[in-house]
Amino acid sequence: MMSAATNRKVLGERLERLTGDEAEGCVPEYKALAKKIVKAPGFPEALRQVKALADENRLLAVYLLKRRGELCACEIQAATGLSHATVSHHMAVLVAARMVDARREGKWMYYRLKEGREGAIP
Amino acid sequence: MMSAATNRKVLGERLERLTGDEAEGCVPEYKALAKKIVKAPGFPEALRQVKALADENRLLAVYLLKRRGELCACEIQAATGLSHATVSHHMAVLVAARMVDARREGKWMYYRLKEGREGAIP
DNA sequence: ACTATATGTAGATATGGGTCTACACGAACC
DNA sequence: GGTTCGTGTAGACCCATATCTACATATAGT
Repeated sequence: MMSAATNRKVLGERLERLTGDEAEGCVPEYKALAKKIVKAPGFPEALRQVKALADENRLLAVYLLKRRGELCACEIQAATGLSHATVSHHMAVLVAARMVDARREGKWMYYRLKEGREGAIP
Repeated sequence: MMSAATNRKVLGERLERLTGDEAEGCVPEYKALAKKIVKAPGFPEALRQVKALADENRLLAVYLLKRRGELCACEIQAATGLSHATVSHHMAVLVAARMVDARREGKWMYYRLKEGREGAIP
């Protein structure tokens, strides 16, 4: 790992070129910028969203919903070949990430894409 | 786990309502639809993309690049506080997912967002 | 009421992936 | 040429999480 002093020097030059500011203590400055981004309200929400989609079976479920509009849990189970417990878990993740709305009708749970979230689907 | 026969019956009714087709052997039909989606050319690409973004430090790096335009590896290291090895690994993942372009200049590696991929960033 | 069905929940397990240390490699500088 | 510096690679470690098997709950049908 490079020394902290060297790192500070290199980053100082970079930061100077970018911003024209003083190069003093630029490592904390980078950390501060990172902290600012991470603490922004949109960041945790966006992270949960992409994490929710970052699973093969969940992404498949989302594409199935996009195509069919609304599906019950057992249909997703049939499509994915997973156990019903795993499907329930995956759909809960998608609901928690506000990607999917769940609706109960008697014994059946129906899922559909949340309105206005199609843009988040690659 | 529910029996296959029961599942077939329920799914048959659902599929009948949706498509008006015969309900015979609908479980394989769901599996076939899933296979069609997964085997489509866009699916593995999309999955790699969301997986590349589904890490706190990688998403932070992407936002840093979005804001600063171009950064060298040691800047991302300073911002994230990770070891240089971990940063190298993360950036390789982003490059493999075609989210980031890498450019070597002497000792330094510069990274920037790939053109036209801002839309994929939540 | 009783049974079957559809789904949720809890706990156990296992696989994936994020992280680090250690080493390697090329480029710049003396 | 030797040294320092920035980065990549390899391997190990460890934690998050995807998955399953039970068990629980609620609804529908008889």
